[in-house]
Amino acid sequence: MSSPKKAPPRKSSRTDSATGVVTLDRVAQLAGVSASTVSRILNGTAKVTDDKRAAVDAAIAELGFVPNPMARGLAGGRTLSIGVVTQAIDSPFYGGSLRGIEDELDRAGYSPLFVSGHWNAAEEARCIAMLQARRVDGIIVLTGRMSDNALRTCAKRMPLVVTGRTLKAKNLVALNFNNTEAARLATQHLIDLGHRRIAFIAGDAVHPDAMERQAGYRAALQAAGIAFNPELVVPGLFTEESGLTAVNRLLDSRHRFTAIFASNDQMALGASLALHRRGLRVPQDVSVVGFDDLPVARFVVPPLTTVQNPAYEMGQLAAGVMLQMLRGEKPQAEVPLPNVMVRESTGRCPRT
Amino acid sequence: MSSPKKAPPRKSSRTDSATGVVTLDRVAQLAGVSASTVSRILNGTAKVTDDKRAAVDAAIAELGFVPNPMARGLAGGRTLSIGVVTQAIDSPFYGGSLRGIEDELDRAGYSPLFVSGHWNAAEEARCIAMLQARRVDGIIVLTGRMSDNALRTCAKRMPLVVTGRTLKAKNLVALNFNNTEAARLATQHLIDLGHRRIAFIAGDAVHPDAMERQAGYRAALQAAGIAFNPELVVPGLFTEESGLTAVNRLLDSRHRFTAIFASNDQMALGASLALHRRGLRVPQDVSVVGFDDLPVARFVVPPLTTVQNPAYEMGQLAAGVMLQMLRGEKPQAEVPLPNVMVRESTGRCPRT
DNA sequence: CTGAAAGCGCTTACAG
DNA sequence: CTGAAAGCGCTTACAG
Repeated sequence: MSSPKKAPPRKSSRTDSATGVVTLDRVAQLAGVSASTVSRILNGTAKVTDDKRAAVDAAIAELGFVPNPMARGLAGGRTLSIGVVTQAIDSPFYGGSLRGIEDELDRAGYSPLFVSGHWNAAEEARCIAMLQARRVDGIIVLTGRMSDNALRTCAKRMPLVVTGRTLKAKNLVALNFNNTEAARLATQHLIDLGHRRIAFIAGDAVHPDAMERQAGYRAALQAAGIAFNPELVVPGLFTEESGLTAVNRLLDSRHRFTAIFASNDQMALGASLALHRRGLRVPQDVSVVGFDDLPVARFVVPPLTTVQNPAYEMGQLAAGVMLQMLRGEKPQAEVPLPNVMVRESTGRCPRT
Repeated sequence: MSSPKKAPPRKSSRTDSATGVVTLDRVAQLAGVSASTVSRILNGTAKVTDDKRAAVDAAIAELGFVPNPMARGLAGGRTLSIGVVTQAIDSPFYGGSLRGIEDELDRAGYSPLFVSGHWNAAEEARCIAMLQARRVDGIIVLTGRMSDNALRTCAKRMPLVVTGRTLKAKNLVALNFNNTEAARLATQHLIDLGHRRIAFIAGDAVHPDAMERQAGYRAALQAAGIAFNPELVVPGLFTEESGLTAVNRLLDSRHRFTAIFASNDQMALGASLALHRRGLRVPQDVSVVGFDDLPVARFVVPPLTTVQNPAYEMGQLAAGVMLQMLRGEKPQAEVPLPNVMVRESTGRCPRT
């Protein structure tokens, strides 16, 4: 017995069959089949006779076996997880989309991995690298600031769904809500109420959405034969604070207006507060319309007229399309149409 | 050569050194060291001579190597990820906590894994099972409805931090904001303004928070010698809608009151809207104070007086404590004190 | 239909 | 200080 022997297998403390961790091997032992068979049943990869299946199901139930996703991912190349690049995990607007994604993935047995890009292309790129390292099966990018090309490159490695863009590439589907049309409708609503001096609070210009919304505003004016007045357009940053500042500037400029269209609800709230502070009533003195239809819009005083941005549905749609791609199906999606929610912050133009 | 030979190693298509995936082995090869050494450098597990370290660093940079977290988790037992059980991924209140957790974990190289329990003990339990299957290094539970015992059991398997509870156990730290004191302060603010008929909109009774806030309300009344009037207490569900309904009931009951303390901001918004609908002005006719200080509270009309619930800080704190536990340090945390944010929804009691 | 075996990309005792 | 080897818990060709 002097011949060199292999070292005995390391006694793992974590997987000692005496301790808690239930592995697939233990299930196989208890059921009296091979690990391969258990794996096949778990994944529905091959036909298995009914009696073996029954034995395995019983063993799984008895042991309370839950497959280890990490081992699965490492071995099988699929992790059943989808990376989601959001901009801020606590954004009131994207919140709805996150829930839509979560709900849709959940019913297919996938889990979302949420990361925040903070509106910064470099950070988004880091997020994506991290998600790829975690071997997610696909990535959903909610708008963000990466270049279209960076996105295309990313799509070469795994399926990609991106919102807030128009963009075509293999392995990549872009879902874009029609911001221009939505903004046109919102403006048209004001025009229908007799308003002609309609101020516009723009969004942060680095976002394509912001430009699209401004285009919709101008399109509505033009169709109604109202001259575009650049003095009535003030910049904003999509925050409440910036909406407030914008209205103060507008008021200080002394250009007359009877209505305001803010590029998003948060700025519309700031705008309403600024009007209130200056003693102007909404909608008697000035009508206000927002964009997004945040959950809170229905409950502010007065309830905000706004155009619905179907965040939840877009999230669901993005996840659904991702699932289709993963199944090898040809992805197809119908983006919801814009819809103006008329509430109490808009009224007929005063002296018209 | 007729002796049985081992089958040749399977030619993996994914890891073929010609394809994209950069593994630790490739780094080791390029640097001319063993995989163990690369691993040690990555993890700082042992001393390595400077020249080897330099070679490895260079190889990592050249190849753009990113370690595979799944392999790491499987082999090493640590995943550098922390499960976070939130109730709704899009909750306006928990949003701040999620960001706090994210920020705090990020600087330590950990990633959060967010899952939603939807205020349902069974779903929370499923979330936790899933997180354990993913081998997270620890779990943070934001309030939720699991029993203290279920939580204690969970803490036996891995470090646990839970908010919104008072609870002691090994391997588990509970972080509780002083809801009672906060509610007392909010009510006291109203009393200081001369109000004596103060209505209270309760929160969902299944939440301990809700009961604590009610206790604080009563404590303030008692200290001021104001008799508690159960007619002025109406139930709510922590939603805007329920706040609205509550005020309608209050108004219909014809019991007089000059101020309302709502158990959270969302209900305070609904309450304000109900008052507005009935032609009552805030704060001239009725003062309103909320609880939470949601981001939007500063921007509604009129800006809402409320008591700050430091969601972001609590998130940071929870993550910080988790990190301490993971490092084997004795966890210690200082929960922020309540703070009333006086804004414009409260004013002196009318005819007092 | 089913099992044995190799491999996924790492970490970590073990033995210099 | 460093390498060879075994192992983490699965999946999947391969060979019946």
